[in-house]
Amino acid sequence: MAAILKGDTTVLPKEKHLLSQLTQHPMFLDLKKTLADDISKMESPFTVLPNKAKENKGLDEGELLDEFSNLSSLKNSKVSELETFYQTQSVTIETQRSDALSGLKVGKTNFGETESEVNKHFNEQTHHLVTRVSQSLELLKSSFALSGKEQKKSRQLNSRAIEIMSKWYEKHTDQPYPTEEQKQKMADEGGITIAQVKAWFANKRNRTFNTRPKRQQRQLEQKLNSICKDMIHEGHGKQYNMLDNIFDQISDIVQDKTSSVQHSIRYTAAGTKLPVARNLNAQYDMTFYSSNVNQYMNTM
DNA sequence: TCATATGATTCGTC
DNA sequence: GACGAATCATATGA
Repeated sequence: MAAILKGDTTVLPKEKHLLSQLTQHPMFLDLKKTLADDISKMESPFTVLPNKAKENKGLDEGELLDEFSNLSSLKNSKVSELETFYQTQSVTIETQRSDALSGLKVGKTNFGETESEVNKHFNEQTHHLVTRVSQSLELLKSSFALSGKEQKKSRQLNSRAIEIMSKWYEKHTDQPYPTEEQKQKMADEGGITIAQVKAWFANKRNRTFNTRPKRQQRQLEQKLNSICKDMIHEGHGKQYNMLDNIFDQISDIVQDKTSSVQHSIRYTAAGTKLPVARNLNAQYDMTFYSSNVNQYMNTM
């Protein structure tokens, strides 16, 4: 057919009779033009291959190209490498096919004596390549699925993002709560998601004991310690026993802060609601504690 | 192998 | 919905 389209006269003898009959047909010129137009519109050289090999398993050429197209948004280097490999090998096969078909005209080719034999050989090559590449692609895709699950946890954020967020945090330790716009800006500049920024700051505040409840706790502890020490120093004799009791409890809390036991302690602004410690050993009579400590605080 | 650091997730509270 | 606390899962270094 290629010879017919090109007007090539060097066709094999056994095809000459058929060709002669075809060229005499009144519709031949129209048919020739239609075929030439269709072929020129083909996007891929693979789609014009006769006897295209296609088995039940694996992708065909078009499906494989679609897969590459679908995965291109991932910008994964392995996929890119595989796609480049596929394209290079495809071009090599088609170049060899073209050379072999040209060689047929002068009677020298290692891939068959006829055009169909040559095409059959290179179709098999192409099919083999497509099978190999599609299998590799499937393996890559399954590794993505696996890494996607694993990525749920604990992958180090990039150093630029860490640097940006750390600098911001250091500048704002007194109020380490970025606005939505600031979070988005840090996410954009650091190349991470806003959710990662939020999680990073939540972790940072929590692990540096700089959340609102923990800051409040710290401030209250300092204040109470200061009050009690001052009052003991000043010798409020009649309240000494009570102060001694309170001071012991405050010391327990302050010392326990350094232990591995983490308390969930919440205060109101006025300090009326006192610690609800999760450590059973650190539970006190907070009603007593609260009412008396507040009396001292009010004297400040 | 264990301790520690860290990103992510879950759950409860406001 | 944001935040805090707790917890999980993984990486890393001693």
